Amino acid sequence: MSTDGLNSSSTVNSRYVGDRPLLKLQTEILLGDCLGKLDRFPDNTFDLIVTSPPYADSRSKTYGGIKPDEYVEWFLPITKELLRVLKPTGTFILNIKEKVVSGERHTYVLELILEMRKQGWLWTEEFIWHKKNCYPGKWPNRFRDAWERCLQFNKNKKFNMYQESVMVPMGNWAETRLKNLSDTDKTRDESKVGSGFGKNISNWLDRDKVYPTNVIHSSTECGNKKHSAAFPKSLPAWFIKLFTQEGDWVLDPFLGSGTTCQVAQELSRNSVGIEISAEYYELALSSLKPLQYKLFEGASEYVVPRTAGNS
Amino acid sequence: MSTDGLNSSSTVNSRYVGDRPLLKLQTEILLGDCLGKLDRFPDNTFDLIVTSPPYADSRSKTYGGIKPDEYVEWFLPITKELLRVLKPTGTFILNIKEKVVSGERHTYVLELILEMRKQGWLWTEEFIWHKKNCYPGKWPNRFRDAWERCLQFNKNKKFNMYQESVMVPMGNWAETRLKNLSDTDKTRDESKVGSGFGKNISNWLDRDKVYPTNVIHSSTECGNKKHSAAFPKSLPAWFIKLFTQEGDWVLDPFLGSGTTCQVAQELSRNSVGIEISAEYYELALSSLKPLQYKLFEGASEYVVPRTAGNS
DNA sequence: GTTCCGCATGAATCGATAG
DNA sequence: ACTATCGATTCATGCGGAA
Repeated sequence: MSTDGLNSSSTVNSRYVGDRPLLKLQTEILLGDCLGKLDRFPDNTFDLIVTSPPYADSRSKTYGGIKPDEYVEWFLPITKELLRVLKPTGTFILNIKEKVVSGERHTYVLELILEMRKQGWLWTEEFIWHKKNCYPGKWPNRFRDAWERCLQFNKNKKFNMYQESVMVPMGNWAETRLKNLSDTDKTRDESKVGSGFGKNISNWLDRDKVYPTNVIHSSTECGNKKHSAAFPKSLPAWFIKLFTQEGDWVLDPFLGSGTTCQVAQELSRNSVGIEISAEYYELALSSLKPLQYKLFEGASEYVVPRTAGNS
Repeated sequence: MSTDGLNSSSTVNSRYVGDRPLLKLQTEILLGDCLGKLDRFPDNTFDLIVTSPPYADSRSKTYGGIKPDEYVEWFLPITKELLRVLKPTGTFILNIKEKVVSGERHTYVLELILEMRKQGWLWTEEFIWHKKNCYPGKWPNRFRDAWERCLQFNKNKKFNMYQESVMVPMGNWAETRLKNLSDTDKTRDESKVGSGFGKNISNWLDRDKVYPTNVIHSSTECGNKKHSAAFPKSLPAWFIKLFTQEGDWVLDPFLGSGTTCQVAQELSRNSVGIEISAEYYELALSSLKPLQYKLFEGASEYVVPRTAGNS
């Protein structure tokens, strides 16, 4: 994969079954503008693009605070590049939400969908990310905003989807679902059934498979670190498992603190993350697991020290 | 189909406190096309319009199967009339969801929002109705659809909203408070489903309620859910309580089986429902409580018999 | 080593105040 | 008038320290 060396890092993880090498994985984090970094990638490179771009008027320090009225114009050149580098069987997941501007929901997301279809994207589906711990507050004309859109776009009607990977609750998956049962559910069950919420929980546990819907429950990870991730790991994890297999290539053009690449690495997917903010770039680097590091074209000193001390 | 006088019914419910009349409520169900029936209502009549219009290509018998590509064009004249009859402080709740057409989500809802704003509507908010009991099924490239949009439109930035009426128990309320109650207390509460919770728990409720978010669960309002996925009573009930007070006027221009009027009646709101299908019209009539019936322009025999046997 | 309580912290939004 | 900044509001979550 082409790199200019200076502002890129790569992690190669060689896995073995017995003593047979199974996968050679790569995690690449690039510092810079995603348009500038994307043009060196060939067409049809990635199996999944999953990203949470800066919302309008937020992250103003690092992204210059795109105004709502200019958001579509700003984003369309990027989606055009993403369309190019996505494989025909690949999927693009866009996590986004419209701002309230003078009492109204702004329409830039609606317009973006319409414009992206003109570029050739297919708007396959809209998942709802239900955020249980949304921002507090009270206003006379509005409730708290507890959901965001996860828009699914594709190049073709036929695309890769591995439903079994999220249907079969393995490991902490059942645990995650359990944990995300709403409290209103628990209270309702308690008051109506009278035997606590045991019945509801046992329904989840007894089932071998959990059939998901297009509503995803996940909490934003609360800030223990200096830079807390707005993107909880479970969200990209769900889409990565759903739309890729091990060894596939994942791209996040707005990497932020590195969540997508971190999850991709944990799930044995190759990944590329692009981040324009040096501060977030460093943070993303430090979140990678120190497995085995290899450099592409010199400049080792830029890469190796950053990965120490995190596991 | 729409004939004046013949196909309309009205219910007047006089409520008393002691022997003092408190509210004089009216439930009016009209058979006919909603455009034709709406033009006799004066401007600024209704406090709330809540409806679930026929989705594109569904209910083809009654609405001639509106094609997705023609949906916006079909709906815009109606929204223009709704804008006229809505009070300046009123709210329009539109429950709608886009169909999948050749593998893609159709864009008629997005286009509808943009066009309605050109008519003068403000797109204040988009509530998500999370349907936990959504249709079963499995497709190779799609999960079950478990949510619908409830779009909130207004005429002005200032509108009536009664947030306290839909407050919900606090998140950790079950763990911290209810835990210490005995099982007999809980089961005793179960029998008093009609008014929500039992007395002893309602004491706690008064102190520990919080405002809901813009994600509505079909379980928000516990009640008899005999009607399946179509339009559960809890959904219009939630919006009627949120945006109207007793004695206010509610309109559903696509009444269907009569849920909105039925709920409005139960919540002591005046209501008008319009339904073009004779079959659904009869169903809606029969769902009204047999309180006291009055006719507008004769033709009593069309109305009275239908309401017997339901309570 | 559990369980429990206190506390800081958010992809927010409104309304008022200031330039 | 129109934009920019600030204070007030509010609650689910996870952490650390305490019982």
